[in-house]
Amino acid sequence: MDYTVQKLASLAGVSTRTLRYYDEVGILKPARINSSGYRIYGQQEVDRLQQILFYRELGLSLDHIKAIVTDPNFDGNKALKEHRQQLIEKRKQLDRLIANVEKTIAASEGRINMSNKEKFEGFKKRLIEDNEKKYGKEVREKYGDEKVDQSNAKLMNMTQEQYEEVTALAEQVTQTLAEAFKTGNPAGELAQKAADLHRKWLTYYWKEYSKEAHAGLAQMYVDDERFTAYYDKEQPGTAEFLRDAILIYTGQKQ
Amino acid sequence: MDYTVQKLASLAGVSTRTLRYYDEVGILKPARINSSGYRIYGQQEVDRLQQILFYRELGLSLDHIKAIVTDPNFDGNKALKEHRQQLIEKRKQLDRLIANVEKTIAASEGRINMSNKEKFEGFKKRLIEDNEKKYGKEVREKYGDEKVDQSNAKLMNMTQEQYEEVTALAEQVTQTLAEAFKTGNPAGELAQKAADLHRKWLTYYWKEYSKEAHAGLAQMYVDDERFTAYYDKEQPGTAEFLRDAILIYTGQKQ
DNA sequence: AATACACCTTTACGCAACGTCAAAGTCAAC
DNA sequence: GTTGACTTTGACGTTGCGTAAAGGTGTATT
Repeated sequence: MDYTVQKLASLAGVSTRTLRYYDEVGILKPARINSSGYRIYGQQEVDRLQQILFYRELGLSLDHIKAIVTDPNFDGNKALKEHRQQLIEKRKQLDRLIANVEKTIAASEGRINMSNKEKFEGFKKRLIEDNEKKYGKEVREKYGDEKVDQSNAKLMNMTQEQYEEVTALAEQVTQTLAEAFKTGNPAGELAQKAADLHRKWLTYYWKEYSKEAHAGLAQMYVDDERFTAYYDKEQPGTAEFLRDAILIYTGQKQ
Repeated sequence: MDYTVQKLASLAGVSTRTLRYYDEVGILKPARINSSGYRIYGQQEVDRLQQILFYRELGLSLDHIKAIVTDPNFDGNKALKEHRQQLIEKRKQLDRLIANVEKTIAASEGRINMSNKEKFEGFKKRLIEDNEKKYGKEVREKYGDEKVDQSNAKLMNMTQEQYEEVTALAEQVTQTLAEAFKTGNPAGELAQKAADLHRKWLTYYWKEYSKEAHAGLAQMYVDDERFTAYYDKEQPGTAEFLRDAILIYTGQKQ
């Protein structure tokens, strides 16, 4: 049985390039070359190619395979055992690599959290700065530096969870206040609920709560146009309504 | 801080060739090139190299690393997760490879066993051939073709273990017989033990045992000079002694 | 006999990430 | 001015082929 490159290639399921390469590196030379320079393979070469491909599937290098198939005295079994050892080493290396990658991913996700945290820290800082810029001077004047610093410090010490809570609380205050405003009664249930929420909200910023300070802040919402503008932006009169509600809540007013 | 290639290389623990290569592929370009054409790296480049080497240790390709370190919007975490998946695939592949190699080694060692088996088969065949050549005709004449064929067939069906047993048994027969011969008494304990061992040995070859056939074989040991020569090779008279012992054992003689 | 088409040949670049010369220029010190 | 350490670019080698390109061969059909 004579085979040309392509015949042998399709028989063995490899490319003709592979056969030419195997010829080039001397691992499988054709039985003979015909008058036109064509490579002609015989049965022996078929068998040998099978052997080569078998070892190739096991991941041995062509150099090793060459040694095995060309030298009949070569201990193929020993070579296989060495190869196995190498593969096992490789797997160990791979395991270490995977472990490192996993660690990095974990750390990276930690880093993402951290970057979120940093973002959060940034938010808080900006919040304080804004507050300071907007109301700082007046508030400081009215309630003293210590109280304001305490408030800021308390804010800075909030966890992200607390920060989310206080943000949600602020939202609740706004909504409850808007509904209460519709009733027109600052002594009513809704208005008092809004006042209570406002107190709760306040405790996130103030180290200690007092009815007097709460009432004072309420009055400031009306006195300071910036506060007024903030609370009145949906419904004019809301700031005044909130002050009344708080004054009632704190017992300053009937 | 300015670094030339070698300074940066030794700082980072890579070769200068690596730095030049990184420049060539655009993954790490020097901060500037001085008037002599020397690459000059700055702090930024040091940091970036650290990053590159970090990802390199995790086994990412330079292409991937390039994408990660050059594009700040690139999702490095996603790349790492994909990389991890690839590594896991690779490990699976390796596992399969190792399993195949192990199987091959096992089969190869099985092949050694098989070649032992083949050798063993060869031994048995030769044993039968020898027997046939040496004693076949007479035995066949005396006991009939069927019995001999049965004996041979039985021998061929022996496992290697059985073969070893029968060989050991033959050795015991010879030794016990030699000791019994010294007593000079074919009716004695040792001689009868030898006769019994001989029977046991015989059952490995004969499909069925009969005292008559046993006695007949014993007589043949004396009649046929080839048998006689075999048993008498250590001590002349042993074949005759064995016959007497067997005849007593089988009850043909007192 | 011309043509088409499948097949064959050699030559050679490309791949990944550098290692390893080689030839030639630069810098600092003696 | 010379040495020695350093730099540059250029180019080949590594593994196992894939993928052209350019050109010759075999065979069947027209």
